[in-house]
Amino acid sequence: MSDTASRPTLEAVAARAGVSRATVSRVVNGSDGVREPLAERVRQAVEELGYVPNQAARSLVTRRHDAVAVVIAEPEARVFADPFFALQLRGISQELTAHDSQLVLLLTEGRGDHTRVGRYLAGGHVDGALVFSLHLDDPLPGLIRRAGVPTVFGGRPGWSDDADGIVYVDSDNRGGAREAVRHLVGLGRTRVAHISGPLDQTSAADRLDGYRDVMADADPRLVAESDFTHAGGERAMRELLDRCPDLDAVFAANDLTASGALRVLRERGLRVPEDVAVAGFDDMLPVAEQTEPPLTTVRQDIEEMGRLMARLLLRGLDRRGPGPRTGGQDAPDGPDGPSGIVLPTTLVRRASA
Amino acid sequence: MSDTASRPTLEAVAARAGVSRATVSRVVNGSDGVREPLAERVRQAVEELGYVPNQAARSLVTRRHDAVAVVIAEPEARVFADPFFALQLRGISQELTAHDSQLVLLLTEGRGDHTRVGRYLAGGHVDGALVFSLHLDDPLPGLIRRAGVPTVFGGRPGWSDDADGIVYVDSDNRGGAREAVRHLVGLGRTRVAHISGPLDQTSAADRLDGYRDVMADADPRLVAESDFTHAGGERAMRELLDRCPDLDAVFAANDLTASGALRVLRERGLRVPEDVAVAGFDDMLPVAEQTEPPLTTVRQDIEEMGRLMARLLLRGLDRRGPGPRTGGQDAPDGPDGPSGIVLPTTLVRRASA
DNA sequence: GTGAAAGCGCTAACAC
DNA sequence: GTGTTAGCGCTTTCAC
Repeated sequence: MSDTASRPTLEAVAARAGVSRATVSRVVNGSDGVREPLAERVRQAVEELGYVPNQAARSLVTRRHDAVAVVIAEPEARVFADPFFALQLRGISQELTAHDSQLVLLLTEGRGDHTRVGRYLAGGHVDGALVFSLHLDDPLPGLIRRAGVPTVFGGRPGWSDDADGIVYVDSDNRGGAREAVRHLVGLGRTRVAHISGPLDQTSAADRLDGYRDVMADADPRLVAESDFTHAGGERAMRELLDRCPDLDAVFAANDLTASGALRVLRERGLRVPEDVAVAGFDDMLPVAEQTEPPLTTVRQDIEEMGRLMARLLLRGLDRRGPGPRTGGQDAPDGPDGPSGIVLPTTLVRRASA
Repeated sequence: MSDTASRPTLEAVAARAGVSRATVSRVVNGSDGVREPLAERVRQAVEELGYVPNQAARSLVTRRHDAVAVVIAEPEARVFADPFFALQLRGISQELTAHDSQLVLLLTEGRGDHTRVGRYLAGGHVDGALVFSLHLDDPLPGLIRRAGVPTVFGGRPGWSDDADGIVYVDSDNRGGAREAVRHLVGLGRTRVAHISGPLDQTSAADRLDGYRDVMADADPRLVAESDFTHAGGERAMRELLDRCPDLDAVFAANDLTASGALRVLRERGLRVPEDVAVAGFDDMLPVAEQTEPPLTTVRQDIEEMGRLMARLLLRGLDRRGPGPRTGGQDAPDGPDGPSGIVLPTTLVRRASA
């Protein structure tokens, strides 16, 4: 109802304030070196005209975008049943906001999408990328490397070759798993089973390793691979009970899986924790606190993981500054081998074990 | 490791192909009118150089951004416990992707963020916006209106004045609620309680209205306001049982709330559905299928809602085309009153009622 | 059909 | 300190 045409430009503000475009630009960008009486006049003109800088024009010259891509490469529906994803986004969003950066969300479903994402990243729309949920055979890392976009990975990437300069943030999956299994063993359990996640993801593989660290020579039939979902947890639990009716504890790779296991145990008339003790991983509150009984689980601070990833990326970006790509390793942290930050986990005891 | 400097420009491609920049631009943008031998040469040069257009430069002249903002204004943690949010994003993402548009996610936490979002939208970074989770007193609609950005709202907005040209997509909350309550009544229940959502959201208010449509002269103590969370559902259920120990059915405003109610009922030794029948709303599978017993609930197709919103917005954008703002109502659907699309709901019967 | 040239709105040297 | 100027990479008239 108000403006008839396009938004005011720097030029307009300059005219109104009776100064040059450069001066307005300086004031708007907070660069000091504009004397007070003038600066105030400019600020006023900006206010009166409702001036907002045109980001496209600015990006064109600065080569900065104040935007970061978040790539979630999860073809399975899993992401959408698990609050995991939302929590990470929240952490990331908080950090980016504090840094005046925008969050561009790239969700991929299936292989075709990868080239789209690759093209987008290569297109120089964003200053950096945060990438999640990689599977071992994922083509994305290659595309990203070629795109030359500074990137921080969520979770330890699964490939080892060509990993120089890769930066990632992960939870101590192995250590956390070890702690959970030790806790079960400490309860006097000897037939501890494990329902793993999809083993082409490092988080799942690492948790399995943690389990094995403690149960070194356990019956291999005590391990069932699953997929981090509730339904998958049910399936795996049935399998395990059929194979090993004498199991007395289960360590599930995440809380959703654990909740599936709980349901099957109840179905079969087994009491938790009396007959079978159960532990999960994540401490996803809406899941872990609401199972019957509430779940003993390994807490990881998902939101903090998100924040940390963003912080790491932004720090790297600030260091290298804008301007043309430097070529070579474009990880924000320099070319000295893969550098990962591993966040600690803590065991949360509830009624299930 | 490959490129030493910045990415190739149109100029570079033109040089390589031995044509002018204009011609390359035409080929790249699929505008016909370039003869075949030439066009092919250009395509080859593009390929060889790995040319990707610079979006900032393009936007500067076209005033299109091929990006849409998704604003989720939910200060409460609720969004992060409920898969709702993820599902909508997925629907939106699919549709935007198909339209070669990017998704810029704007999460707000608390009031301070609103001005940030307003500024961003006003900044002309995006072609349009999809806005969710508005509460009655939300300042965002005003900001958006002033920003003049084409917008589609998710859920019926709560204000009525100045609502011309507003476009929204909603579920048939009232009708769905009515159906659920009728179902409970059809089961022979006479003391049907309702746990509502926060009544400053139209979805909650509409579901309450639907309940009242059927239970016109029910005891007002059979209604408790809650907040769409599991914990809130527990609290409200306790309240209701204390007030009306003789209730024989509960219609909860969403599945999460219903799951809280179920837990309290179990706690109190009441059998579901024998003593108390329970119905929810949403049909959020990870919740509704995993409660004990599984939940009878009203299904709404969240993902489709997201897709529809995106489609509506993009259609509007295509119609009005790029270029400077037209002024006045900037809703994509013309200035003829608020136009809403209301999606149907369906009752899903499971064991709880 | 194709090329030349004029900006889109902004920042960053460089003068003054 | 402040203004002048030259582009950033692209699209788009307008000639040819």
